Amino acid sequence: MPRIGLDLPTLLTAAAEIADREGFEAVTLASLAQKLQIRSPSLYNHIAGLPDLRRHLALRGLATLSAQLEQEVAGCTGDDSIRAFSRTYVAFARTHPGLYEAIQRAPAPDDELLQQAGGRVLDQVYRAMTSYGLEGDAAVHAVRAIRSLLHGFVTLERQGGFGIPLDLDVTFRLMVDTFLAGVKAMRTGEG
Amino acid sequence: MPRIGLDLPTLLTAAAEIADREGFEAVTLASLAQKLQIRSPSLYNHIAGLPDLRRHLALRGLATLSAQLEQEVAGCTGDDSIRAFSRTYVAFARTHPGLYEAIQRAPAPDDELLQQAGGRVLDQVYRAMTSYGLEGDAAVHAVRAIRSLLHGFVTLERQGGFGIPLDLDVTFRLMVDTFLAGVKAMRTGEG
DNA sequence: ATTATAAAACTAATGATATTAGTTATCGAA
DNA sequence: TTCGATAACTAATATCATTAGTTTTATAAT
Repeated sequence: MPRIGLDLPTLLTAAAEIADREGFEAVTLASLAQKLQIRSPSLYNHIAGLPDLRRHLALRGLATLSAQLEQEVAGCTGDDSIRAFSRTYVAFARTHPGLYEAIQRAPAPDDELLQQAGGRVLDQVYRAMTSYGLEGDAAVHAVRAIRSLLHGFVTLERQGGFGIPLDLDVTFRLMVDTFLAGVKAMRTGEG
Repeated sequence: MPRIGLDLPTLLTAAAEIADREGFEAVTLASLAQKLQIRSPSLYNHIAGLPDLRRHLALRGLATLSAQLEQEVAGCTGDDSIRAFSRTYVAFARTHPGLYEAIQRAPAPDDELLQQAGGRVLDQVYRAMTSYGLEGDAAVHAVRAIRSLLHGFVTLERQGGFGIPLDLDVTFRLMVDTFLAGVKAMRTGEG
């Protein structure tokens, strides 16, 4: 019975690798145990079960994402802050599709830590939006819109929803610019 | 061994009910069999297995959605056709969350029927976009953008991703209008 | 009306999964 | 050196999906 010296971070790294390579659904206690060369009940020494494992993956995903946002968006202002946020967000989802899905599948209510981690990402969007000149309800609506746009794009792209062979990066840039142009138009229209 | 007289449409209606009430994942052969008062192996007389059942749900979802779009968008022109499309799309996703998820989860490539059914929905967006005055690559980009926007909104809304208590219908209308304003701005900017 | 066939339901059995209970051995600290 | 926490284990159970093989019921053909 050789003790393998497994700890939670190592376990999560392995799980994240499965998720990003084979998809979120491929992360099972069986597949993870096999990858780690242990029997699946042994996993319960580190996690409480499959739901708990998925929660940990979501937390790791949110931490990674907000760290990258922090790094890339800092220092940008105006349009650039929205563009930088969008670029980083999509890049994360493309690089870590499994972790990205883990974030989406995590049931946030009731979960203090998960709420906080999600909040840190949201704060980044709000900051970008404020630096862009939007406040109050307008900012809330705008944040919802950009989140919808980015999440929808990322999801459709990954599931192959965009069949036509026309460069997706072009679509993406155009899409964000259209959003920015729309916000400007709406703002001058109201002011 | 009383023959229950089950047929595929009835089976699918029951499955769709489970999906829309308890979520896509709650549709298992076990839960469906229980609802239909038969043993789960008996389901194989009507479907080829769980993947096939899910595929049928996706087909039913796409048929329902495109029928509703057909009805609601017909006759609209310009901004209104985009607005009507968006409204109908979101209404469908809200009324049939399970079917909506079935559509998203269906792996389309290789599947002739599924491709066609999806194509019918896509055609509606293109028609709306053309009636809006966009053609060629611009139309493709615009279709991708509106799809991203709507799918993202619908998904985030259903998973409770919009925490703040600010009317989501307002966000939705504003979001679509912002998109329209953006497209106009980009168009005049280029022309 | 009788019979033959197709198929709709069944039981039984298999393999994968998560999970729990209980066991053993190992590491680290007293 | 010993003791206790714990990381790994085995064994067992419950829930799935799925396959094989059986029975019975409609329905169509004679």
